[in-house]
Amino acid sequence: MSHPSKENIGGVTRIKDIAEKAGVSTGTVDRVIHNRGKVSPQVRDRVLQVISELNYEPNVLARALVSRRNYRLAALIPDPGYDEYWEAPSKGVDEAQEQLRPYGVEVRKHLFDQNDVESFKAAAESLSDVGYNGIVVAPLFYRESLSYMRRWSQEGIPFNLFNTHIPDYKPLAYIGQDSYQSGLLAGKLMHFGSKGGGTCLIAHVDEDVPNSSHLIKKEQGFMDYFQEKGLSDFKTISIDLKGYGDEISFHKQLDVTFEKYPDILGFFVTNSRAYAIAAYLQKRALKNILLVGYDLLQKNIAYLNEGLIHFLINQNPKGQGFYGVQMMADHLLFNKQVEPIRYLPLDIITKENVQYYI
Amino acid sequence: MSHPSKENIGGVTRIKDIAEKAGVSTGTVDRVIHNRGKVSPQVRDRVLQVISELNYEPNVLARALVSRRNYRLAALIPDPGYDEYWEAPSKGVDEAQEQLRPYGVEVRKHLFDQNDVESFKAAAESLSDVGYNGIVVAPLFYRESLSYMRRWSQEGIPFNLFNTHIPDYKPLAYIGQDSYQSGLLAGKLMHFGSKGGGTCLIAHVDEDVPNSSHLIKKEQGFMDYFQEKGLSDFKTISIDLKGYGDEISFHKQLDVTFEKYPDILGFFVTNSRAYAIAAYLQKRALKNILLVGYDLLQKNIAYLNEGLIHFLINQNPKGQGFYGVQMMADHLLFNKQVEPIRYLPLDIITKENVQYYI
DNA sequence: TTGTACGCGTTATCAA
DNA sequence: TTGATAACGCGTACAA
Repeated sequence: MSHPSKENIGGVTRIKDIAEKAGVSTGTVDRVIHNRGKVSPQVRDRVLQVISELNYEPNVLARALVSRRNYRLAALIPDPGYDEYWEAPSKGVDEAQEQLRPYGVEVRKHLFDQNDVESFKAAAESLSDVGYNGIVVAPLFYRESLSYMRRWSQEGIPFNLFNTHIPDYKPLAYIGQDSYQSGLLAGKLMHFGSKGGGTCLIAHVDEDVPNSSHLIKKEQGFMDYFQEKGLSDFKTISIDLKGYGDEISFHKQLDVTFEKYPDILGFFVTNSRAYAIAAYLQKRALKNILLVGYDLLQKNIAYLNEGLIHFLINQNPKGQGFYGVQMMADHLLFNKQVEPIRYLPLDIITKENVQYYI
Repeated sequence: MSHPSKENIGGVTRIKDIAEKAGVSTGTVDRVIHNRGKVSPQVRDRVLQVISELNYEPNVLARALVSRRNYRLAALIPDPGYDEYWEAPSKGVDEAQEQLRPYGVEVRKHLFDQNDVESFKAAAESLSDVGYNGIVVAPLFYRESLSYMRRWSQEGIPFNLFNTHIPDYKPLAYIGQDSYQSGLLAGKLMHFGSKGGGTCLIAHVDEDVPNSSHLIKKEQGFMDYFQEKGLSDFKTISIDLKGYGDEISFHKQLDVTFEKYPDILGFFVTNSRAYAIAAYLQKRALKNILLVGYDLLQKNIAYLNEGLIHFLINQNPKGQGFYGVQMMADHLLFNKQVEPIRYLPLDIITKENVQYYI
């Protein structure tokens, strides 16, 4: 046992300790650790042996400090200016960026208008010049997203998906919600709050349902809840409502719906526009209609507090942005194995606990 | 404008940049930053000026790397061996410790038996010799906790409280649940799931209620929900049940209760023992009794999945441990201002979303 | 009161 | 195939 120069204080083993014990220099140890070759097999084995003996863990701080490498990440997400919903994911991205800055991570946001395919294409196109090391994207437009995902795959740029899952070209990870399960949950809440049977309306407000797989999954989950429980006195009907911006015509559609189904028990709104239905119920002074929707938009929260919306299902949108970036960093910087699918909790929000989620 | 030696690459300002611009040495800048004195006022002002101009942010990594300081934290929490509930906070502490280890943080757990005041005192006593830099404690025993908190205050050791709030000797922060609000929430769930009025039982299972302020707050919140809404056909009755371990006597108590209140609508169990009531309901084949409780214990989850427990309110116990440690580190290491009260979300758990919380 | 120089653990370069 | 050494940004002991 020789104790030359500096002692290993604190019990954490360093490269230096390994080098010493293996009778080589730190350079050699480094080459072994990073498989850079140029090490004789015997020495290599000896070093590996010592490494596992001392169960060495590299010091992330020192590593990040010395590697002047910069990682440029792109966040391809809808512009919060067009839809309040996207403020939260955007904030999540910012927070992750903040936390990872000391590690040389820089995230640039490329925003698009979620109602304009062309703006998505333009934003996606603009990524190519920069040479990003990783991409985090909310692939709202299925077909267009596909083609860019193929391109990124070919270029070898890893990308994370969130909000909408498109598994075709394997993303590094999907972060988001289990749409089907959230439908089931909505069914449960509706059932739990009902005094008896009736018609449950699944309302798609201003959506292109056939092209939105997640809406279909939500619907399916909701229907299956009642089916699996054999609740035959509950009917589930899917309706499309268009143009919620024009109150008069929108309310007219709902009037017609109420005439058609006199025993309406409640609405399950499959996107964040529950407030549009709530406004109608308020105007027509309809009581005892259950209303379950998604997302903590200010308007939704207002109606939640007034008691017109009973439950909102929350998908932790901020977390989606945050983990989208963080998991990319885990992959690029820290060589961590990332889970291919990370479902975020389906939070049940009501008037009495909403304050803790905003 | 002179550009000697190294250029500032990447746009992040370093101490060296400040020194250069202010025409002093890095040592002086360092003394200014850390208020070590021994700097002439003029120079000090000039340096501060430059710092704010360049809005300098210290590099946490380099700082942690160079400061060989070790921070010893103590976690004074109940032994998970006696109560499964405490596994989660314990894990949270471990995770925070793991994350902060590169920064020289070491957390030592001092466990006590939550049913034995003496073991708490012994554990708390054992902290004193070590000389901890910070303490994270779940102060289950009010009076005894008070005396230790006073001692720590006098010794100048910062401490964080979680699970139970005792504001008398100002803790650095309280992390946990808003008991009153969780009672309100339980009331809402019970009301929402009821088909009509009846008696709601607030069940304290094996608890010393008078000495547990958080139980009283839960009860109060639950009662206030019905009171504030003017729901006069709902009666709320508080009952104490003892000895859930002895099934026969425990079930007998419940038999008596059901005789006394024939119109029982449901139970609100104020601690994590909802499973004890669920077992009774199952044995007696009682249907349509609502059951709302706390905490994701395995037994609770099992009954949740069987449909006997309808909702569990979750206080993110892992988060309590995690943030308890993290906020202490924010205070000690990173000089961050920590919020004095951090309420964790009141998660509503049901069969359909429980999978995302475990 | 101020400046210089070394070290923290890791990586990368260069000479041997 | 190896080893010595200079960085990375910051803190600090010590010299001036």
